[in-house]
Order: sequence, then C-alpha cells, then structure tokens
Amino acid sequence: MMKSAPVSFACCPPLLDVNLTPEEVVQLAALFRVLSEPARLQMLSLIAAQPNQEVCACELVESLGLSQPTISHHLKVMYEAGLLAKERRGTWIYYRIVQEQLASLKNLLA
Amino acid sequence: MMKSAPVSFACCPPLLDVNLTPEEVVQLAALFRVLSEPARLQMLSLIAAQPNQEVCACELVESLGLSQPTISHHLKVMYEAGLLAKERRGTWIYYRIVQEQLASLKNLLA
DNA sequence: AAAGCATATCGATGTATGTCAATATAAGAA
DNA sequence: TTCTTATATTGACATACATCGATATGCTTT
Repeated sequence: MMKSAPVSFACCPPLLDVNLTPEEVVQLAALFRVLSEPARLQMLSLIAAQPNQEVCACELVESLGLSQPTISHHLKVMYEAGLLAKERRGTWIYYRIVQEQLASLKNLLA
Repeated sequence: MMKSAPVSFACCPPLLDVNLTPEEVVQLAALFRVLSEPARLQMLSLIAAQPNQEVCACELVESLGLSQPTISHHLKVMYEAGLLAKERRGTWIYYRIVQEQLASLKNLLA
C-alpha cells in the first residue's frame, strides 16, 4: 500500500472550532489511532532524537524490547499513515519522520 | 474517577525532539487513544461549534446517531482524560472542552 | 412520596489490533 | 549459486474497547 497524503481539511481550519464532516472525523481519528500506541510513539521519539533524523529498522529492534515482526508491523502502520518515509540503502531500510503530517495535525489542534 | 491533570512533560519539550521516557509515552499514547475515536472527535467538534462552547449531554444524544449509554461512555472517557469539564445545572449536565489539555498536546507535536 | 426525565452503570457481544513464532522475500558477500 | 543478514508477511492468539439493552441513580415537580 502506498503512503497516504498529508491530512488536510479545507485549508487548515483549527480542529475543534469547526463542524467536521463524518469523513474528516474518521480520517483524523485514524491518524490519532496510529499515535495512540506507546511503542509507536517511542519509535517516533527515537527517530527524532537521532542526529541525522533517521534510523534503520534494525536499530529499533535493538532499542525497543519488541520482536522484529512487531517493529516491522508498526513501521508499516506509520508509513501507510503518512507519518514515516522510508529509503532503502543496500540491505538496510532507513525511516524518517514526515514533518508535514505532524505539522498539519498540530494545526488542527488549535 | 477524577479528571486527570493536563499532560506536561518537563516543561513543554517539543514532542518528538526529545527521548521520551516509557512512562511519558504511555501517558501520551493514552491521550491520543481518547482522540482516536470518530464519535469522540465528532462530539468535541460539536461542542466547539456551539456559541457558548458547551452542550448538555442530551443534545449529543440527539445529534449523533448513538445510544444514550454510548454517549455517556464517551463523555466519561474524555472527562477522565481531562479533555472535558462538566457542570451540573438542574437536571442537565453541561460539558465543555478543556482548552489547556488540547493546547499542551499541540505543543508536544512541535 | 410518586412520577417523569436526564444521566450513569452493568453485562454481554462483536470487532479491531498488538504481539509473537514461523516463514518468506530481498540484498549483499563468498 | 550458496550463505548470511535485514526486512516483510502470515497465521494464531489474547486483550482492549465500542456498542447496546436493561437497569440504576439523581434531580425536579407535583
């Protein structure tokens, strides 16, 4: 599945000052859902803490106490939500945070 | 259960630029979890759209297509998460959004 | 006190998903 | 090609929780 486009409702209406349509609400809720998992937040935090703003998947497996399939699953979920970008470099795959997605979410919380 | 205190980690470090502790991550994830339900977002949006910034529970039951127990459940969840304040006026109970909680969440998304 | 309406709780049920072991796929090295 | 390592997928399982009907609690009015 392809990475989804950044969330955008009309043009950045502050989240809760507007009557959101059911579709927008579902889309937004799905994004919050992705962020509602401690393991995923830990992963995001760990990526953001890197000097180069990226990690290879194997580092995450080492850092968190979770199995490799579980890490891979979370990476996929965040990638498909448009929160992560990935890039293959040889054997390794590096993930970085898509800032725009988080930024648009932030704008909606006005 | 009592309404929980606003989220605050140290003093507003931008969410993903810092290595969050497991405890902070769990607390933050729980808050996102509350926001990950379409029905709850719709309720928040509906409250924010009111001129007086509040609704009584019965209005929510009428507006959304959900049963009264379900609405009551969602209200409780958001209240306990510190996202809603409530005030009894006669037979009715009015809910309003706790802006600080949303604001601190927004700050963490820097 | 009794009745009527608003809200909360309880119990049950179905669905979603986090997790892992096992296995598959992919890329580089020998 | 074969081997090794990195990542992804599959299948199974357990847990969390949204939802509702039934019922309880609470407030106001008569």
